[in-house]
Amino acid sequence: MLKTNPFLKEIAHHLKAQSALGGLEEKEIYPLIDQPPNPDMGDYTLPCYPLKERLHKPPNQIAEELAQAIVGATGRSPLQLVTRVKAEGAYLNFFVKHDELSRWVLERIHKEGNGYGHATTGKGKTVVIDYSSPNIAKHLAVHHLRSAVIGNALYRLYKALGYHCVGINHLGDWGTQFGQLIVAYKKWGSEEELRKDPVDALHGLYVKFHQEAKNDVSLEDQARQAFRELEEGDTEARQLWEHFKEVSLKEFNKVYRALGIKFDYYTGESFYNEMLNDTVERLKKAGLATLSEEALVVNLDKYNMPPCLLKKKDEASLYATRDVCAAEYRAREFGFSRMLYVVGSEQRLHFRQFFKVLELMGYPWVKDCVHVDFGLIKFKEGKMSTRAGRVILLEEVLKEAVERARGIIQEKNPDLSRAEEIARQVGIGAVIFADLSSRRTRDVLFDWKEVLNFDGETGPYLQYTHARLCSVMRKYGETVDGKVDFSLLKEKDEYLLVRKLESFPRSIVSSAETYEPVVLCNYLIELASIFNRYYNHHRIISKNEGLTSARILLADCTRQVLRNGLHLLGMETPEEM
RNA sequence: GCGCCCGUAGCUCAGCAGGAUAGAGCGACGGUUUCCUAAACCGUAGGUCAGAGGUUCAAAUCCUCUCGGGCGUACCA
Repeated sequence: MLKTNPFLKEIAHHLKAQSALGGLEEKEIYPLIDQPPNPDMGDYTLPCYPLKERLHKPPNQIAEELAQAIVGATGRSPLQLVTRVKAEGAYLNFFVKHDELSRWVLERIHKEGNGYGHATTGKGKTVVIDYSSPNIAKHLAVHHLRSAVIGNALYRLYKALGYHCVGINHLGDWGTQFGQLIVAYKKWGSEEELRKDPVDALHGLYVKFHQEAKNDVSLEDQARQAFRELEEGDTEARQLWEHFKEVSLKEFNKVYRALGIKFDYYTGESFYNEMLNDTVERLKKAGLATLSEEALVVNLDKYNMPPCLLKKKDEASLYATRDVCAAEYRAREFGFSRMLYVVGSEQRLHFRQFFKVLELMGYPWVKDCVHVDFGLIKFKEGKMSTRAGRVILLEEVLKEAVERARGIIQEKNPDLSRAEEIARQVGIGAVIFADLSSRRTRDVLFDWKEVLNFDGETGPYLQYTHARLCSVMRKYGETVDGKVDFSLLKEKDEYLLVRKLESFPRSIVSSAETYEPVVLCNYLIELASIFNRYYNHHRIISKNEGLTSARILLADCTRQVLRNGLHLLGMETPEEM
């Protein structure tokens, strides 16, 4: 509950003056006040159970006494904005003036427009967000979608809260696998194939390597050797690797562009190669890194974790080494107040280990590092795996979704201009929303039917509602006036809409703080469904001018909030569809 | 084996810093368009919130155990 809410302010202020409350401060009262589940019960409520201990009275009695004390014998509310105060069981319910509530909410949205919901909480603070971070030399598959889409939404959410955001695509462009690739390319690859469909060719080599390695154990050794050469700066290895990276990025960027996802940096794992030794030396000097089974590790027995591997027996670095190094670099470079790693939950242990190492190194900022984990995307047949060839390419999913949108447009709105662009916006929107609309930590089953469903609680539903609102505004044709007769908004759904619109800023804060875009998704679905119900039962534009102005303002505010919300999720908002 | 995560309607999922009667969507069945976009709306059917204990005035929500599923568990990332 925001303290700027004049209704709450009045209620809290008045409650404080009640001797029956035993001298509670206003700031203690705020968190106690809640919203009743059903608006018929009131607009705000004070559950009296928590006061039982303090006042040594049954909660029902507390509620009753407070109601009596405030309203008194007259039964009339002495407050400005509150019209009725009523005890109902252990709840003290407050009814406020709905026209004043509408005024307060709608005037603000009308005034703030695209900025409604934004805040300045994060002013002067930096949030580093590490997201997407795919391995190069492979296609982006559906299971790469989650990190990218969640990270992008968090980036936008934190930015809206006033934080300076740094988006980093920590590309998986270093490690033994590139040794494998180099070996495979030298043995079976050709420049010509690489030219035709570069990433496809590289992926083919990767798969072939793993097939062959089953029969020929020496291949793995050759790969390790090749990676070590790469790490030591061998020219030929370096050139090959750079080529692999270039063609991969070219393909990735096509997908990122389609999804509307951007990064401030593409500093992948290789970026830290030069700094690695320095980090390792410091770990050694601090007595943290020790040799075990020929490998350099940080022993974490004390913390009930397996050791954190820093260097293999052949001296080559590992991803934990590069993560420690990258974290140090980012702390130096950006001075973040928070750093988010949007990485799958299968890497939980890795993050616990590597955060522990940072802690042992004495970095106070480790407490600001968060592993924003998420569940796997699975098929009915099991986990997706590049090696097993059990993948669906992200490009393919996007293509199918856009095609589906195109088909629906052709069927429902064949005269739509810019149909191709809108099909793209809607198709992509469906995919993004489908991914964001379940809680992060749950595993999700990839189901074409779900992803390509455009009815019900989906991205297109939100976009459709937005387009419908835009259409109403076009039909209205005049500028929206913020000064209307708010007492004309008497319908229950109008009241529900106003309340919902009011809570948009809180929904953003909650979504950002819990790193759960689903909070905002649910909010928008609820908002859209209240509006659609309202729309189906009442006319916005009518002969009654006063009523029309009031309803148009309400509709326009709904349009505005839908638009702001969709943008925060990284979705586009077509004005017709 | 050990650690972490998950278990809510046939399916996919909300609700989980405890609060008033467990909610949506999909699928099924039935209905709504002389009127602002029917990608919408309304209705019907569908639940021992995995199970058992515990804490509490109050538990889907917190704690413990059991069962079921997933992931991880030293030289991959």
